Amino acid sequence: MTDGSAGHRPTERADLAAMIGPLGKALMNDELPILQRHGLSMWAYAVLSTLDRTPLRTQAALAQAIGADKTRIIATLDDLQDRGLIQREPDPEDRRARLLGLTAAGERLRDAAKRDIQRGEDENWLAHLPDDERDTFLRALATLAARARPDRDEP
Amino acid sequence: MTDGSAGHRPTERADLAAMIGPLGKALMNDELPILQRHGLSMWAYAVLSTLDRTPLRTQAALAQAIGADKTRIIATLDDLQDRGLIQREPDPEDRRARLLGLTAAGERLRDAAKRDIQRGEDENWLAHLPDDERDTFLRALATLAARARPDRDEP
DNA sequence: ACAATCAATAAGCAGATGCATACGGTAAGC
DNA sequence: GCTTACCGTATGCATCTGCTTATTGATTGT
Repeated sequence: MTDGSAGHRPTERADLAAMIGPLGKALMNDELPILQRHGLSMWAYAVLSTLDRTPLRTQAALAQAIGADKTRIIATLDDLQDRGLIQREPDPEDRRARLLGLTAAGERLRDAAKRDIQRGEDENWLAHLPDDERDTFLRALATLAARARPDRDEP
Repeated sequence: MTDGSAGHRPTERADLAAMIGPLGKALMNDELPILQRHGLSMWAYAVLSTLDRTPLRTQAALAQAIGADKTRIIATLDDLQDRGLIQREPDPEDRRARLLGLTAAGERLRDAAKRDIQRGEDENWLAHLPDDERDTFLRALATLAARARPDRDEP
């Protein structure tokens, strides 16, 4: 009686973290060369994605939204601004803060990068799910991801 | 007309990586205190989980299975061996390699940790999915995770 | 006006990670 | 026997991450 039939049944499923962790790493590895082709770092792409069309009022809010340290995204923002991809000007109503938003060029680049990334994800990953699982998987994943956003405290 | 109704529709869904990455991080953060309570690091737990009951013949194979550098798991293996949680002896048929396996104590500790971890995952994450999405999500996730395992080259 | 507060920025530190090199012990081919 | 290749191990390096402290300019409350 080693195990596996009638024991204490230690494992019905693998740990979520044990599945999602490596999966995330693999997705990042797929994504990296695509982003490089567009001249973007992972953080830069996270900034462009978050700054979608809704401008943020402070850099600290942006940093928190992408789960980064606020002192670490400054160089990324400098670069994006120098390249004309983001707007970043002092808020006239509170000149301590910097209003952040995408420029038209930033939006174009973001859309192009996102299109390439999602095409890769579709082909390399989602295409290997049965048709009747794909939508449910994406819906459930979106639910859990919303719960994981660093800007809320688990209700 | 800001966005969202009739534009070029740049985003039907969020990037998989953008959802799975932060979700993995959140899961790790939940897991860390549980592992600490059992006296295990993340790598140590990965070792115990992988060494389940199927012994491996080389440390390099173990390192690859958990996606770690083979030179970096040595300290972890030393510690686990000192604590009597794993078996690690030279293969009599090829004394370069070390046969790796769990001891009974290692198996007990692994089961206890896994039980606590999965209970936390059930309560904090899976319980917030609709009943009819949960199983499908887990099945699809397992499919993708199997595809992400570092020991295979995408077929 | 003055003190306390806040945002952005700069700088530093401990730890982890990926990557590369080097060395001793072991095995296998010739 | 000798060369070559492989495993475990030790070590170093460049980078990234989370975290902390300090400075400067701007705002707010009293």
